[in-house]
Amino acid sequence: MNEVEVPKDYHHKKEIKWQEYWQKTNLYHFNPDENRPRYIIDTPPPYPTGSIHIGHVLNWLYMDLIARWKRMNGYSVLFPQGWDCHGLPTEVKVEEIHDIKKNDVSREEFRKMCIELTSENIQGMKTQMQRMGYCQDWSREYVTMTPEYQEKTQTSFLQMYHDDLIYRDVHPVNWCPRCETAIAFAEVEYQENETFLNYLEFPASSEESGVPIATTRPELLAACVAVVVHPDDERYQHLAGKKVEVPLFGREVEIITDQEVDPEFGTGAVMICTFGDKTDVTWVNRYNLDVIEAINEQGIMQEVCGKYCGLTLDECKKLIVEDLENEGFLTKKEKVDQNVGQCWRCKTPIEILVKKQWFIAVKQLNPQIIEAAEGMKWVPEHMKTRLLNWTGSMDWDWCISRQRIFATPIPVWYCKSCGKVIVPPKEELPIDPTQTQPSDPCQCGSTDFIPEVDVLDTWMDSSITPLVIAGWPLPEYKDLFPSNIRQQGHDIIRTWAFYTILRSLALTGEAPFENVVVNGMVFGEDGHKMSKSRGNVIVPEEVVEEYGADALRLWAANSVPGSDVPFAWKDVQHGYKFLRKFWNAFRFVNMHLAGYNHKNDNNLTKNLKPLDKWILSVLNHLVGEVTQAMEEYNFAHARSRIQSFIWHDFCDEYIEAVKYRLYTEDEGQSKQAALYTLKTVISTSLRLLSPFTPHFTEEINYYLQNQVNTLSGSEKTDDETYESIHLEKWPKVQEDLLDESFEAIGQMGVEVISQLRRFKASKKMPLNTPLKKATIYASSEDVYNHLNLLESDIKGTMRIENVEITRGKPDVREVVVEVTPRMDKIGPEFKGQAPVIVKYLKEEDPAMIVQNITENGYIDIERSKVTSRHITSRKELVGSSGEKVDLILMENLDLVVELVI
RNA sequence: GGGCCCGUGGUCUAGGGGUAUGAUACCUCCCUGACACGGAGGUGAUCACGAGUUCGAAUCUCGUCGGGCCCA
Repeated sequence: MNEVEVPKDYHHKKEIKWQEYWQKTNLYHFNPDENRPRYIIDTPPPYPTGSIHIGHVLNWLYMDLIARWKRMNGYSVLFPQGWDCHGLPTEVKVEEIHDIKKNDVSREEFRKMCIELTSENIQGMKTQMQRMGYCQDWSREYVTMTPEYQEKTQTSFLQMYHDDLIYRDVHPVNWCPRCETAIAFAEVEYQENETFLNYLEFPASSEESGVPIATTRPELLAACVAVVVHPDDERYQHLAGKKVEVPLFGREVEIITDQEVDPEFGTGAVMICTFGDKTDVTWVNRYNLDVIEAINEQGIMQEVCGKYCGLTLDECKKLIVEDLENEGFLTKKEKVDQNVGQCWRCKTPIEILVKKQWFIAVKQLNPQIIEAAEGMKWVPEHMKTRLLNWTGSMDWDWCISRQRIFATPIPVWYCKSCGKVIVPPKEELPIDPTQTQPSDPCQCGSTDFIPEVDVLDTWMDSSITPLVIAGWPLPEYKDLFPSNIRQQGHDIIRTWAFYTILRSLALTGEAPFENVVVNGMVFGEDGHKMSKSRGNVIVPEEVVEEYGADALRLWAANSVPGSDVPFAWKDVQHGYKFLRKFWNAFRFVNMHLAGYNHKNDNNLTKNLKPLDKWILSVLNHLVGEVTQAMEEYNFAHARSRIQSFIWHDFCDEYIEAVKYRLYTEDEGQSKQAALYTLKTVISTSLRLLSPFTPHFTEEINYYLQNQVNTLSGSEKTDDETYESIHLEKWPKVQEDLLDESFEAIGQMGVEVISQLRRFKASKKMPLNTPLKKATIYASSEDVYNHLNLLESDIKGTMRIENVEITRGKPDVREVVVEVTPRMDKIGPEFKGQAPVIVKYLKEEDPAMIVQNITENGYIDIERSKVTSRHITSRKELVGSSGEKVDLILMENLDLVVELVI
């Protein structure tokens, strides 16, 4: 890329070239041996669906900004990337692609198909991420489906098992009686239909009266374990704690109370069964009720159902209803609408069965989790509350076993003769118990084992990422642990944050990260969360193709953690326009830089002109402000401040005002100072912008370096000698360039010039029209002195042949046309009198008010002394005398410009 | 139903006790020696609604309505 001439237009297609360059030069490689402070990002591993979405773009941009910014601040940054491979969607997709069901082929074969698909998907998403310019160190990529990763997951399982934090217990699962398999909530489809609500009379078991209950599932009567009513229900509250009899079965059950009962539905009394629906599960857990298994895996009634044993659910329901009717327990039947969960594939209504499952003892660790969460910095802070509230409302432990295939196997066998749980020594990991046998016989002497066929919840893989990236379980992991930061969307705080903190505490005793930055959701142009089902999805490639990754990054950067971000094409366009603006400004500067003598760099500072000092001071304030914004993760503020500085202060004001110094025959110090300033502003703001638009800034930096090298007689820049802007230091505030007084003076110059520009515009003159003469009348000495410093800038920029600056006022009359009360002064001073004063100031003649104040120093309003401090006024000029001149009044500076066209 | 958050010109947004920031869209003007893919100017908001605290509320408090995410 040996081009020297800067192209007229910025081409975002060049982004790819820089991406290749970064990969080729290993620019983002993390070297753990380096003797610099470390900064470690626990990058969330996405699920390899095959393509990243705009939500990823936002989330990863935050990480990328921080990674780049920290690098520029001298940190050795570890920004890894992993993939959370296991899960149901992939299994479903594989079945779709190969037109099979997972049980049609061997587990091994099915797993292979999943791995194959996942690998392809990862490749695609990796390419997309690199196309966005994200600066992960890809040499540290991790993939949860690999044996190496599964070894870590299984190691963590074993460790927690040995620490008694993992146990096996019964737990309800969704079950399809036809497929004879457990299914996930995601596989449950809900179908509206009509059924009968049966009103049953539960007789009293002792002296008290019975209770009428209403149920849609009388077939589960055999599994009834309690009756529940609302605590405030006056009909039943006196019955709480009493017993009633289950009709037909004659068992006694207790009447309990719970807020979740809807007193309006049915009779307001509900029977709790094992398990009619999800609420039953909640109640059984909450009140520690008995579990009665009434149906088996094929949906056949069990022995506890007495005479109904052996019937199907439907047959049982029919017969029970008949019997209830005959025995007089059934008082009423009414039609109700019902939402039935059914198997998404075969449409059979699902049942909730009780199965043996593996659990993590969450409740035991909760106090530590709360303490760890409190010790972290959350951005925004209120996201912590979400996690804490969740922690406080846990109803049961975390069930980590899944009845699936594509996941990390649970490394467990059961002894066939004594039932003992056998786990392998950790040296043998990773294992798949369905493929291998324990190396030693069971303590009971048996060598016959049953493998655990359940696999681990995907969160068991992805909740140890801060450990994995640090190298755990090798002891050296402590060097890179805990992570400094974790970022993720607010939709899954209750999973990732909770699980990761929990696992880290369980495995190491330490919290996994110090800072948590939570990003919002991305909404589509219709104002709703982007989702396929809504059809409002914009794919990143589409945007990148049209405007480039940097423009999309600028869109994403215009946001702050925690807030949702609407996508809008016009915002992306706006970012693109800004880059084009900067490009053109750079071209302009670059053109002139050919005449710059770099040896001057050091002695120029004392020859700087007022506007140079102004822009350099503003630039350094900007550096401070942007740095602070980055520290606060206020990316939107950082971006908008950089942008408005470059666009308005630099391009619109400064460049316009120094052109006359550049387009001159005189190669003297004024021109050199302007060039020095232009160069400094460009190179400093490039660095500020580089985390946001890494490609664009690299491109400009390349040409700039080329220019500088050419001028200093060095070799021209090529790939070998080019020094990436991303290896440069973040700018520091140069205190010696901060100058409040020149900021004010420059501001005055800018104001006077724009006022004159506006004047020309109002006269419909082209901007370069020369003016014959301008006389500027300044009332105050300060303004007068400052104007003298700015004289040549005003004259040169506005093309005025003759500029004269004088003290005093021109021969015109000023009339006060409006008085505005200053509430911030009047309020605190006059308190209750304020409304009266405000009313007076607004209604009375402005000229009279100001005249009074001018003559007496104050005006008396209802015995309050109101002075010039309490008002602002607007004046107009009237009755210009004699000569044909135009007058401009600039009130805040108290000056008047008299113009001869 | 519960927890947390949010309602500011047509749209998006800053601010968070002193009469509202910026962008976009729209309208008008100007082809100025980097950029018309640019520049200058203008129209447009009783800050969701109601009550309270206060001299003063978009801002604080309470309530109502609407929206978001998660959970039931």
